[in-house]
Amino acid sequence: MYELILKNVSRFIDLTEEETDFFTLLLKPRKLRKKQFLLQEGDVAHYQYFINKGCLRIYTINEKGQEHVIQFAIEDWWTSDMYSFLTQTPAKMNIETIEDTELLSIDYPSLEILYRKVPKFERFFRLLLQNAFIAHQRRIIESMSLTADERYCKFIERYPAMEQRIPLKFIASYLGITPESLSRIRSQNTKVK
Amino acid sequence: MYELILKNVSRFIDLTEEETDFFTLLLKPRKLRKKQFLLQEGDVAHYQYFINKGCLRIYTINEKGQEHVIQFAIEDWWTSDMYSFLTQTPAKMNIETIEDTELLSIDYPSLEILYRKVPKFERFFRLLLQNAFIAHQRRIIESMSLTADERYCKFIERYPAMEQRIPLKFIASYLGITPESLSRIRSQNTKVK
DNA sequence: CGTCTATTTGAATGTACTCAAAAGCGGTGG
DNA sequence: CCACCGCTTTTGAGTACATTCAAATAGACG
Repeated sequence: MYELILKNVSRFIDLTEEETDFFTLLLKPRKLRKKQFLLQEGDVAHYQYFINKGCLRIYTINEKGQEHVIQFAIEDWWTSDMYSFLTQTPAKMNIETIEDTELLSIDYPSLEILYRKVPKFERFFRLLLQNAFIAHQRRIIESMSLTADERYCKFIERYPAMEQRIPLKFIASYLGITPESLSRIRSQNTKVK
Repeated sequence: MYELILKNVSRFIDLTEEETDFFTLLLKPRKLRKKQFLLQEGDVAHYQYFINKGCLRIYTINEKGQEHVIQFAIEDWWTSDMYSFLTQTPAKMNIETIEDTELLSIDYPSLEILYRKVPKFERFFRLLLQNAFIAHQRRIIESMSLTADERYCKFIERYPAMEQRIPLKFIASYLGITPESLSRIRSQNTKVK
């Protein structure tokens, strides 16, 4: 159960056996079926989630009622409404499963305890925030400088594992285009090959 | 010289007189004329900058040679290539003055010293990163759900002090449109009133 | 005053959108 | 296991918005 998350953490920090045990004891497993909510707009994000298995999307709904996918998350990814979690204020994001999903979660107070006991984790979670920041910055630049077609190609190149599993309408939402446009882009691209 | 920055810091953390002195001693003032670079792509961002006076833009240049303004910064703002600074790796951003500018800067080693001596500053700079993260997230959502016209209106509503001082071509770049389009949007809007 | 850059305006083009309808697919109940 | 229903994806036609390229005007700076 902890194999994947420990491998994930070890990419950034090294843990002793004792630290590993302390960490895993703070984690709570959770299972969700397809199309269930992990977080809904207005709730405070109490947890950071690590995905052992499955697939989710994080999205907001704007004043016009449109959904916008901010991010997908699959195995070996962390997710949460970062802002809501860090500030412990009501979320503007919704997190919903796309497949049956198995998670490990750590709540805010447990994370504080973890930081005090194993300060290396401060570094680890700061790096998560940094990476999220960079990903956002890259997305801003790409949304301005690339066409929808180019954005789609980059997406499947960057996240090949996702393309198969995520309904096209969600990918379209992530790319900032309509499902119809994505459909046309895809048929154009297969013709060319 | 330190009035503005201390007021800025005090919005998030309270400092004793001693801590204030320690902090200000680490700051180096710097003056730049219009159209000078504070940071260029490829250099490592050694500093966080606080702007006492003036105006700057942070931008990237993509493979196609297009400039994209990521952010503007004026008095009472902090700026840097956040990623380059945090990871101490070469920057992808350029930072260039739009007006004659007066800054206070703190370098990476000094910040480490500051963290050790006055740990409250860890909180302060984490909040800076958080706010930058949020600003980016909001921009992604708005770039997907708003028209160019709406984005421009939000911009002048959110940063009224900037509109007067920043050449339109830079604002267009920030909004992700061409200068011609922005010109048309503006003439449309004044007609309506 | 002249030069260089920024901004505006015009015309033609292109990309993605909306609305509508058909086709495809998956899950559920008989 | 199959038939049906609802949702997703595709396709089509017409439209809107922003772009490109070109040229004119306005403004800033030495």
